[in-house]
Amino acid sequence: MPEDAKSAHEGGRERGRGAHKGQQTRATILDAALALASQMGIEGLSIGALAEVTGMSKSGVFAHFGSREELQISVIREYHERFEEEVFHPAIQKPRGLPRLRALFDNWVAKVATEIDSGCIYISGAVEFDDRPGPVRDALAGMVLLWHGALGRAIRMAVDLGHLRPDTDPMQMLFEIHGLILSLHHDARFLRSAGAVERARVGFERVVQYYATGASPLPATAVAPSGAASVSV
Amino acid sequence: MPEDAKSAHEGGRERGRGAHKGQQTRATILDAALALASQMGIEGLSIGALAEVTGMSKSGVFAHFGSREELQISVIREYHERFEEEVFHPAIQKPRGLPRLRALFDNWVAKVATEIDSGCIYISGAVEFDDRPGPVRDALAGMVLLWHGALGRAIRMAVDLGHLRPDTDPMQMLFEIHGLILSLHHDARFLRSAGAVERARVGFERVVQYYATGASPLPATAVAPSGAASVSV
DNA sequence: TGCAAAATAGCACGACCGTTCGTTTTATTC
DNA sequence: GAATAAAACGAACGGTCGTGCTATTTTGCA
Repeated sequence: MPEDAKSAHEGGRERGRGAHKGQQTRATILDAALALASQMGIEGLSIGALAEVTGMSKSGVFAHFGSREELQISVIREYHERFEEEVFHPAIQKPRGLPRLRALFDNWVAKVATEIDSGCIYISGAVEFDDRPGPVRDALAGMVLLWHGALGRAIRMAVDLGHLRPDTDPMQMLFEIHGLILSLHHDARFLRSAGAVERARVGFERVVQYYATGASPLPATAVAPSGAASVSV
Repeated sequence: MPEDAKSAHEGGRERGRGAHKGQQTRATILDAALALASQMGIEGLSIGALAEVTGMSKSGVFAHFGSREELQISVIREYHERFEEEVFHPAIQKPRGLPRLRALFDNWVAKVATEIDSGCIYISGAVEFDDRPGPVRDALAGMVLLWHGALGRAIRMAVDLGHLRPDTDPMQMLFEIHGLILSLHHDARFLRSAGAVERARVGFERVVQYYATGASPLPATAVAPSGAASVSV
């Protein structure tokens, strides 16, 4: 996390504390690249289209990255940073356990819901590169695994704190939660069906309720600390 | 059966009827196209690559479909037929209710598991075309909706037969089950993590158990007819 | 203000793409 | 067999792509 100051940059000007305005236009390009990749996929990134959008020449854009592959990896890294900023960081300062896990999920849903018209690079990238080995896939998988690790830790904390049943399998719960997000992305973005966000939330509450109070082997002993009672269908 | 010339590919379907051998090579091309699309995505289909694989000229391949788009749609239709044959038909002759729903899911999982090295066109296509309107997207969405409809009907039957709680929201349950499949596809194919198939199965049992015995608002009244007891974590 | 260095433009190359068209080979029918 | 229709080929076109080059402009600093 060396993390030189990358701010939101909305307006495109005034950013990048260092000298050399190259960093500035690089950020502008990256911004456009993220938008383009969200719509057309990482593999759909084209330097020509990027040049047209940013109003520069192809070679001008090209020079900032040295290769298309490096551009793709840069886009992935940039997305990762924004993902951390929008989803992870706000949630990590909630109390450990279920509240934090819930915040992580809520922010995640919110991000995917926001991206209905732009697309989540983690999800589309996973499909694009599931059969395409190489540096891009490795970078993408690395970011996803990082995120999975964070979620796994949050779940494990909730177990340790007694918010979830002690026999909870964190990876299994993660598998199911991730499925809800993927289903949300599929229904909202591909099928354009309404109410997918609510379905994801309902599904999460159902999962949490199960792993908290435990429906099957044990009678309900542990108690959910926050209001996880009503499912509200 | 004429069939002397080729039979290069293992399953040489004689779907084209004896007449006019064009249908026969068309089927051969389509077979290769399905394999290619499974690996590279529907958008990654290229007539040139297809010509090389089948050992014909580009224009020869092209003539069978008239356009790349028509080729893509043909591939989707072919995949749909195989999906029906492998997943839907074997399951539909199981007894209505939970057994049939379970068979649908099991066959679905089996197909996706088989496709770990080739990829599910429904899933990859959904991501590729979620932002690309047109005939290809429409064809794809049509097939997916057909499949969703079949699953929804199976769930509703299970509710009507008392295998699932009467207040079950079929679309919500479908949303969750679909999420398990998507998570399976993601973990097995992109992350190459082992045990994803088992996680999907465990997740399904958990979902069924929930909607059968019901954990939340009502006390458990309905009884699951088949053994859905142990979750085995 | 001047100058080196960084940033960007312009141009061309080779590869691949889908598509068209005229020709040639192969299959079917009389 | 010949006559006819279907199928496959081969070359070419216009297009976009990523990527090397070499100029030219712009920027930051002494």
